[in-house]
Amino acid sequence: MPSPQLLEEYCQFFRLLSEPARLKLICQLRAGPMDVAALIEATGFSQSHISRQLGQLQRAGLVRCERDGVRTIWSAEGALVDELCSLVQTRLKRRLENQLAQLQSA
Amino acid sequence: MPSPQLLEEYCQFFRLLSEPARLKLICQLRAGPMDVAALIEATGFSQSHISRQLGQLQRAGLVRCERDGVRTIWSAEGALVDELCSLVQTRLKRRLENQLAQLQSA
DNA sequence: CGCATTTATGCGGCTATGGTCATAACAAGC
DNA sequence: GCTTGTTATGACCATAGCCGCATAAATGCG
Repeated sequence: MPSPQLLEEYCQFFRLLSEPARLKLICQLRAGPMDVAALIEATGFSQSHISRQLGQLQRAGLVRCERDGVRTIWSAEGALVDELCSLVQTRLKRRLENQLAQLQSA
Repeated sequence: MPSPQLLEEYCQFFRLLSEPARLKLICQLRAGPMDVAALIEATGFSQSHISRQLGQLQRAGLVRCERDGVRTIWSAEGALVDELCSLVQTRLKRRLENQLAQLQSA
Protein backbone atom coordinates (compact mmCIF):
# COMPACT_ATOMS: atom_id res chain seq x y z
CA MET A 1 0.00 0.00 0.00
CA PRO A 2 1.21 3.49 -0.85
CA SER A 3 1.84 5.78 2.07
CA PRO A 4 -0.96 8.17 3.04
CA GLN A 5 0.95 11.16 1.69
CA LEU A 6 1.60 9.49 -1.64
CA LEU A 7 -2.00 8.37 -1.82
CA GLU A 8 -3.08 11.95 -1.28
CA GLU A 9 -0.77 13.09 -4.08
CA TYR A 10 -2.25 10.54 -6.43
CA CYS A 11 -5.72 11.77 -5.63
CA GLN A 12 -4.86 15.38 -6.21
CA PHE A 13 -3.35 14.44 -9.53
CA PHE A 14 -6.33 12.41 -10.63
CA ARG A 15 -8.61 15.19 -9.51
CA LEU A 16 -6.96 17.50 -12.02
CA LEU A 17 -7.92 15.10 -14.77
CA SER A 18 -11.41 14.53 -13.42
CA GLU A 19 -12.68 17.85 -14.71
CA PRO A 20 -13.83 17.86 -18.35
CA ALA A 21 -12.68 21.43 -18.83
CA ARG A 22 -9.15 20.74 -17.67
CA LEU A 23 -8.79 17.49 -19.57
CA LYS A 24 -10.10 19.13 -22.70
CA LEU A 25 -7.60 21.95 -22.35
CA ILE A 26 -4.76 19.49 -21.98
CA CYS A 27 -5.86 17.46 -24.97
CA GLN A 28 -6.22 20.62 -27.00
CA LEU A 29 -2.73 21.75 -26.08
CA ARG A 30 -1.34 18.33 -26.95
CA ALA A 31 -2.08 19.26 -30.55
CA GLY A 32 0.30 22.17 -30.25
CA PRO A 33 0.94 25.40 -28.31
CA MET A 34 -1.84 27.97 -28.36
CA ASP A 35 -2.66 31.28 -26.79
CA VAL A 36 -5.74 31.90 -24.70
CA ALA A 37 -7.77 33.42 -27.51
CA ALA A 38 -7.28 30.25 -29.54
CA LEU A 39 -8.28 28.15 -26.56
CA ILE A 40 -11.45 30.18 -26.13
CA GLU A 41 -12.23 29.63 -29.78
CA ALA A 42 -11.44 25.93 -29.61
CA THR A 43 -13.20 25.05 -26.38
CA GLY A 44 -15.95 27.63 -25.96
CA PHE A 45 -14.96 28.24 -22.35
CA SER A 46 -14.85 31.71 -20.86
CA GLN A 47 -11.56 33.53 -20.53
CA SER A 48 -11.53 33.52 -16.74
CA HIS A 49 -12.42 29.87 -16.61
CA ILE A 50 -9.58 28.95 -18.91
CA SER A 51 -7.14 31.09 -17.00
CA ARG A 52 -8.07 29.41 -13.71
CA GLN A 53 -7.87 25.88 -14.99
CA LEU A 54 -4.56 26.52 -16.74
CA GLY A 55 -3.26 27.90 -13.48
CA GLN A 56 -4.05 24.66 -11.70
CA LEU A 57 -2.51 22.58 -14.46
CA GLN A 58 0.58 24.73 -14.46
CA ARG A 59 1.11 24.35 -10.72
CA ALA A 60 0.99 20.60 -11.28
CA GLY A 61 3.53 20.85 -14.08
CA LEU A 62 1.17 19.50 -16.72
CA VAL A 63 1.25 22.69 -18.71
CA ARG A 64 3.78 25.42 -19.35
CA CYS A 65 3.51 28.98 -20.58
CA GLU A 66 5.77 31.52 -22.19
CA ARG A 67 4.90 35.11 -22.82
CA ASP A 68 4.98 36.49 -26.31
CA GLY A 69 4.48 40.18 -25.82
CA VAL A 70 1.04 40.65 -24.38
CA ARG A 71 -0.06 37.13 -25.25
CA THR A 72 0.66 33.99 -23.30
CA ILE A 73 1.43 30.87 -25.27
CA TRP A 74 0.52 27.69 -23.47
CA SER A 75 1.78 24.21 -24.21
CA ALA A 76 1.29 20.75 -22.75
CA GLU A 77 4.21 19.18 -20.96
CA GLY A 78 5.00 15.51 -21.51
CA ALA A 79 2.94 12.60 -22.67
CA LEU A 80 1.83 11.35 -19.27
CA VAL A 81 -1.79 12.25 -19.76
CA ASP A 82 -1.87 10.55 -23.13
CA GLU A 83 -0.51 7.40 -21.61
CA LEU A 84 -3.01 7.47 -18.76
CA CYS A 85 -5.91 8.03 -21.13
CA SER A 86 -4.67 5.25 -23.37
CA LEU A 87 -4.65 2.81 -20.48
CA VAL A 88 -8.12 3.85 -19.42
CA GLN A 89 -9.40 3.60 -22.97
CA THR A 90 -8.15 0.03 -23.27
CA ARG A 91 -9.96 -0.77 -20.06
CA LEU A 92 -13.20 0.85 -21.17
CA LYS A 93 -13.07 -1.00 -24.46
CA ARG A 94 -12.50 -4.36 -22.86
CA ARG A 95 -15.31 -3.73 -20.43
CA LEU A 96 -17.75 -2.98 -23.21
CA GLU A 97 -16.60 -6.04 -25.15
CA ASN A 98 -17.30 -8.21 -22.13
CA GLN A 99 -20.73 -6.75 -21.64
CA LEU A 100 -21.48 -7.32 -25.29
CA ALA A 101 -20.31 -10.92 -25.14
CA GLN A 102 -22.49 -11.55 -22.14
CA LEU A 103 -25.52 -10.15 -23.91
CA GLN A 104 -24.90 -12.32 -26.94
CA SER A 105 -24.46 -15.50 -24.95
CA ALA A 106 -27.68 -14.88 -23.04
CA MET B 1 -8.37 14.93 -29.69
CA PRO B 2 -10.63 12.35 -28.11
CA SER B 3 -14.33 12.70 -28.81
CA PRO B 4 -16.41 14.59 -26.26
CA GLN B 5 -18.06 11.38 -25.06
CA LEU B 6 -14.77 9.59 -24.58
CA LEU B 7 -13.36 12.63 -22.83
CA GLU B 8 -16.30 12.54 -20.47
CA GLU B 9 -15.70 8.86 -19.77
CA TYR B 10 -12.07 9.55 -18.97
CA CYS B 11 -13.09 12.24 -16.53
CA GLN B 12 -15.61 10.06 -14.78
CA PHE B 13 -13.00 7.39 -14.43
CA PHE B 14 -10.38 9.75 -13.05
CA ARG B 15 -12.95 11.18 -10.69
CA LEU B 16 -13.35 7.77 -9.08
CA LEU B 17 -9.64 7.78 -8.28
CA SER B 18 -9.62 11.38 -7.14
CA GLU B 19 -11.20 10.55 -3.81
CA PRO B 20 -8.77 9.45 -1.09
CA ALA B 21 -11.35 7.11 0.43
CA ARG B 22 -12.00 5.28 -2.83
CA LEU B 23 -8.36 5.04 -3.82
CA LYS B 24 -7.46 3.78 -0.38
CA LEU B 25 -10.14 1.11 -0.60
CA ILE B 26 -8.84 -0.04 -3.96
CA CYS B 27 -5.25 -0.17 -2.75
CA GLN B 28 -6.34 -2.06 0.31
CA LEU B 29 -8.20 -4.60 -1.78
CA ARG B 30 -5.21 -5.01 -4.08
CA ALA B 31 -3.54 -6.73 -1.13
CA GLY B 32 -6.26 -9.35 -1.18
CA PRO B 33 -10.01 -9.85 -0.89
CA MET B 34 -11.61 -8.64 2.31
CA ASP B 35 -15.05 -8.29 3.83
CA VAL B 36 -16.47 -4.99 4.97
CA ALA B 37 -15.61 -5.49 8.62
CA ALA B 38 -11.97 -5.89 7.68
CA LEU B 39 -12.13 -2.77 5.53
CA ILE B 40 -13.60 -0.81 8.41
CA GLU B 41 -10.76 -2.02 10.60
CA ALA B 42 -8.13 -1.28 7.96
CA THR B 43 -9.31 2.13 6.85
CA GLY B 44 -11.22 3.58 9.78
CA PHE B 45 -14.10 4.62 7.54
CA SER B 46 -17.70 4.15 8.53
CA GLN B 47 -19.69 1.20 7.26
CA SER B 48 -22.10 3.24 5.19
CA HIS B 49 -19.30 5.26 3.69
CA ILE B 50 -17.44 2.16 2.63
CA SER B 51 -20.57 0.61 1.19
CA ARG B 52 -21.28 3.68 -0.90
CA GLN B 53 -17.79 4.04 -2.28
CA LEU B 54 -17.54 0.34 -3.08
CA GLY B 55 -20.81 0.66 -4.91
CA GLN B 56 -19.38 3.32 -7.16
CA LEU B 57 -16.22 1.34 -7.78
CA GLN B 58 -18.26 -1.75 -8.55
CA ARG B 59 -20.39 0.03 -11.13
CA ALA B 60 -17.15 1.06 -12.81
CA GLY B 61 -15.87 -2.50 -12.76
CA LEU B 62 -12.89 -1.71 -10.59
CA VAL B 63 -14.08 -3.92 -7.80
CA ARG B 64 -16.07 -7.11 -7.52
CA CYS B 65 -17.97 -8.78 -4.72
CA GLU B 66 -19.16 -12.26 -3.88
CA ARG B 67 -21.36 -13.16 -0.99
CA ASP B 68 -20.16 -15.63 1.60
CA GLY B 69 -23.21 -16.25 3.69
CA VAL B 70 -24.08 -13.00 5.39
CA ARG B 71 -20.74 -11.39 4.59
CA THR B 72 -19.70 -9.78 1.33
CA ILE B 73 -16.17 -10.41 0.18
CA TRP B 74 -14.78 -7.65 -1.99
CA SER B 75 -11.82 -7.85 -4.29
CA ALA B 76 -10.04 -5.51 -6.69
CA GLU B 77 -10.32 -6.23 -10.38
CA GLY B 78 -7.26 -5.93 -12.59
CA ALA B 79 -4.05 -4.02 -12.25
CA LEU B 80 -5.11 -0.88 -14.09
CA VAL B 81 -5.06 1.33 -11.03
CA ASP B 82 -1.61 0.10 -10.07
CA GLU B 83 -0.33 0.95 -13.51
CA LEU B 84 -1.87 4.39 -13.43
CA CYS B 85 -0.45 5.12 -9.99
CA SER B 86 2.92 3.86 -11.08
CA LEU B 87 2.98 6.25 -14.01
CA VAL B 88 1.92 9.14 -11.82
CA GLN B 89 4.51 8.25 -9.23
CA THR B 90 7.28 8.32 -11.80
CA ARG B 91 6.08 11.73 -12.86
CA LEU B 92 5.94 13.07 -9.31
CA LYS B 93 9.42 11.78 -8.63
CA ARG B 94 10.91 13.34 -11.72
CA ARG B 95 9.23 16.61 -10.92
CA LEU B 96 10.71 16.71 -7.44
CA GLU B 97 14.12 15.80 -8.82
CA ASN B 98 13.96 18.70 -11.21
CA GLN B 99 12.94 21.12 -8.49
CA LEU B 100 15.78 19.88 -6.35
CA ALA B 101 18.29 20.27 -9.15
CA GLN B 102 17.12 23.80 -9.76
CA LEU B 103 17.52 24.71 -6.11
CA GLN B 104 21.02 23.29 -6.06
CA SER B 105 22.15 25.10 -9.16
CA ALA B 106 20.85 28.41 -7.82
C1' DC C 1 2.03 58.87 -19.34
C1' DG C 2 -2.70 57.55 -21.13
C1' DC C 3 -4.86 53.90 -23.82
C1' DA C 4 -5.79 49.41 -25.60
C1' DT C 5 -5.34 44.51 -25.29
C1' DT C 6 -4.61 40.34 -22.96
C1' DT C 7 -4.47 37.61 -18.85
C1' DA C 8 -5.12 36.88 -13.76
C1' DT C 9 -7.92 37.26 -9.60
C1' DG C 10 -11.47 38.60 -5.76
C1' DC C 11 -16.23 37.80 -5.01
C1' DG C 12 -20.46 35.30 -5.00
C1' DG C 13 -23.93 31.83 -6.49
C1' DC C 14 -24.88 27.27 -7.59
C1' DT C 15 -24.34 22.43 -7.91
C1' DA C 16 -22.32 18.11 -6.86
C1' DT C 17 -20.82 15.04 -3.71
C1' DG C 18 -18.58 13.42 0.50
C1' DG C 19 -19.90 11.96 5.00
C1' DT C 20 -23.21 10.73 8.95
C1' DC C 21 -27.41 8.92 11.05
C1' DA C 22 -31.14 6.19 10.98
C1' DT C 23 -33.30 2.51 8.89
C1' DA C 24 -34.43 -0.83 5.44
C1' DA C 25 -33.15 -5.09 3.02
C1' DC C 26 -31.05 -9.46 3.34
C1' DA C 27 -29.19 -13.86 5.03
C1' DA C 28 -28.52 -17.37 8.74
C1' DG C 29 -29.73 -19.82 12.86
C1' DC C 30 -33.07 -21.01 16.51
C1' DG D 1 -41.63 -16.50 12.06
C1' DC D 2 -38.43 -14.03 15.26
C1' DT D 3 -33.90 -12.49 16.43
C1' DT D 4 -29.27 -11.36 15.31
C1' DG D 5 -25.66 -9.89 12.51
C1' DT D 6 -24.17 -7.78 8.07
C1' DT D 7 -24.62 -4.72 4.17
C1' DA D 8 -27.20 -1.29 1.32
C1' DT D 9 -29.91 2.87 0.96
C1' DG D 10 -32.88 7.19 1.85
C1' DA D 11 -32.65 11.74 4.03
C1' DC D 12 -29.95 15.29 5.26
C1' DC D 13 -26.07 18.59 6.13
C1' DA D 14 -21.69 20.64 5.23
C1' DT D 15 -18.23 21.75 2.21
C1' DA D 16 -15.53 21.96 -1.99
C1' DG D 17 -15.03 23.58 -6.27
C1' DC D 18 -16.78 25.12 -10.83
C1' DC D 19 -18.15 29.09 -13.28
C1' DG D 20 -19.35 33.82 -14.52
C1' DC D 21 -19.07 38.82 -13.59
C1' DA D 22 -16.52 42.54 -12.67
C1' DT D 23 -12.10 44.34 -12.11
C1' DA D 24 -7.26 44.49 -11.29
C1' DA D 25 -2.65 43.54 -13.05
C1' DA D 26 0.51 43.31 -16.75
C1' DT D 27 2.33 44.44 -21.28
C1' DG D 28 2.93 47.03 -25.54
C1' DC D 29 2.12 51.28 -28.36
C1' DG D 30 1.66 56.18 -29.71
